[in-house]
Amino acid sequence: MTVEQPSTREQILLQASILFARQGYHATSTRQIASAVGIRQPSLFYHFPTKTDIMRALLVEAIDGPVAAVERQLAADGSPAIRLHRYIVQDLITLCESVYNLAGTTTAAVLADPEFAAAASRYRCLFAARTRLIQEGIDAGEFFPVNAEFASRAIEWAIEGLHTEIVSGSPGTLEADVNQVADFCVRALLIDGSKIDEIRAAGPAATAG
Amino acid sequence: MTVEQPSTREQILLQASILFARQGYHATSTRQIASAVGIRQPSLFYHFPTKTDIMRALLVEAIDGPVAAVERQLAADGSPAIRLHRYIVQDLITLCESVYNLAGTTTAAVLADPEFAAAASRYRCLFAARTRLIQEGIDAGEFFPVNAEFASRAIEWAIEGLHTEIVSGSPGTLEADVNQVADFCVRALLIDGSKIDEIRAAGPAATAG
DNA sequence: GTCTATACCTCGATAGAC
DNA sequence: GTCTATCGAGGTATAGAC
Repeated sequence: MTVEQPSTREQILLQASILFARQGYHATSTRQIASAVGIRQPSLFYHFPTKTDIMRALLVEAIDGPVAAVERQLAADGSPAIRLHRYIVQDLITLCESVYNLAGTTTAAVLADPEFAAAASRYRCLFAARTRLIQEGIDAGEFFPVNAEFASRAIEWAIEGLHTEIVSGSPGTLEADVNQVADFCVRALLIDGSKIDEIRAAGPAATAG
Repeated sequence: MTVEQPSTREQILLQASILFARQGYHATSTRQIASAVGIRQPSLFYHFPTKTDIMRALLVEAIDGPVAAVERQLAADGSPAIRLHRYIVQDLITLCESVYNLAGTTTAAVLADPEFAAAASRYRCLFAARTRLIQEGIDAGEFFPVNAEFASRAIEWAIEGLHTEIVSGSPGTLEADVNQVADFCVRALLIDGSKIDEIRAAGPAATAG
C-alpha cells in the first residue's frame, strides 16, 4: 500500500495557488513559485507552457465545484430556502476542501483579462444558475420580492469574502462560519426569518436522503 | 468666475485610480498611468516620489469617508437598525461620489503589503466601529444574537462588492442598488424583517434633522 | 525532468537638459 | 514642470546540456 507522492505539476499548482491567494496573480513571479516548489524557475515551463496556464488550471478547480453544487440543488427536492442554504454551504465547502488555495482566483481583475475569458464565461453560468434558484424562492412566496440578480450578486460577495478569509486565516472555524454565511444570506431573503433554524437543520442530510 | 482646471497631481490620482480599479495595483505600470494622464513616465516622479505614494494617497480617500460615516452614526440618535442602514448607505455614497475610482483599493492583497501598513491599521478601526454599531442592535434586542464581528465582515463584503460593481459598470442605478445592499444587510440581522421599509424610510432625512 | 545560461522585455526610478 | 536618455532590477520564456 503506497502513499501517492504529489507530482511536480501538482506541487506547482499548490504553491502557485498559495502565492496567488496571498499576493495576487500579477504580484507573484514564476521565480517565487519555483522557489516554493523547490525547483529552478525555467523548470516550471516543462510542466506548464506559460504562467497563464497555471492560473487557468486553478480557475477550473475554483469554478467547477460551485457549478456542480448549484446545479445539484436546482434539480433537488425541498423548499427553495433549504436548497439555497444547502448550495451556499456546499459551494464554500467545495472551495475550502480543495487541496489548492483558490481564494481570489475569480476576482474581477483576473476574470476581466482576455486570457481568462473561458473561465469568465463559465463563471457567468454559475451566477445565472444561482439566480434561478433565488427566483424560485421568490415565486414560491418564501422570499421577499427582491431583485433576484441583485441577491445572487450579494451571495457571491459573501461566499468569496468568507472563502478568502478561511483559506488565509485560522483553521477550525470552517463549519461554524460557513453556516453563518448561509444563515446571513438566506435570512436576508426570508419573509419569515424565524424559520432559519429548521432550514439550516434540513441542510446536511437532505442530499443523501 | 473661473472653472478650476484639475492639476496634474489630481489627474495622476484620477487616472491611476481608474487603472488600479480595472487591473489591480501590481498589474498597472507607471507608464500606463503617465500615458493616461498625457505626460511621460518620468514626469510622474516630480509629483509623487514613488508609485506606492500614489496608492497611499488613494487609500486615504477610500478609508476616511467611510470612517467618518460610521462614527457619525455611532454618535447619532435613533434605533441601531436605522443607524446601521444609514451608515451603509452613506459609506457607499461616499465611495461612489469620490472623483477617484476607489474600487479594490482596500483589497486584502493590497493591505497585506507592509508598505500600506498605515492604511491597513486605519481600516481595522473602521471595522471595529462598524462592529460596535451592530453590537448595539443585538444588545437592544433588535437584531438576532449573531456574532457581531462576523456580521461586520459580511457587511464589508457587500459594501466592497457593490462599490466595485458601481464604479466599473453602468451608471444610474446607484441609489437603487445602494438601498438594496443596505436592505439586504439589515434584513439579515433584523428579528422583524417586515420593518425594513420604515427603517429605510427613516434613513436619508435623519442626519439633517 | 531538471539544470545553467541567457535572451529579451518591462518595470520603477534617476540624471540632467530645457 | 516636463522632457530625453538611461540605469539596474526583475519579469517571462527559450536553448541546450545532462
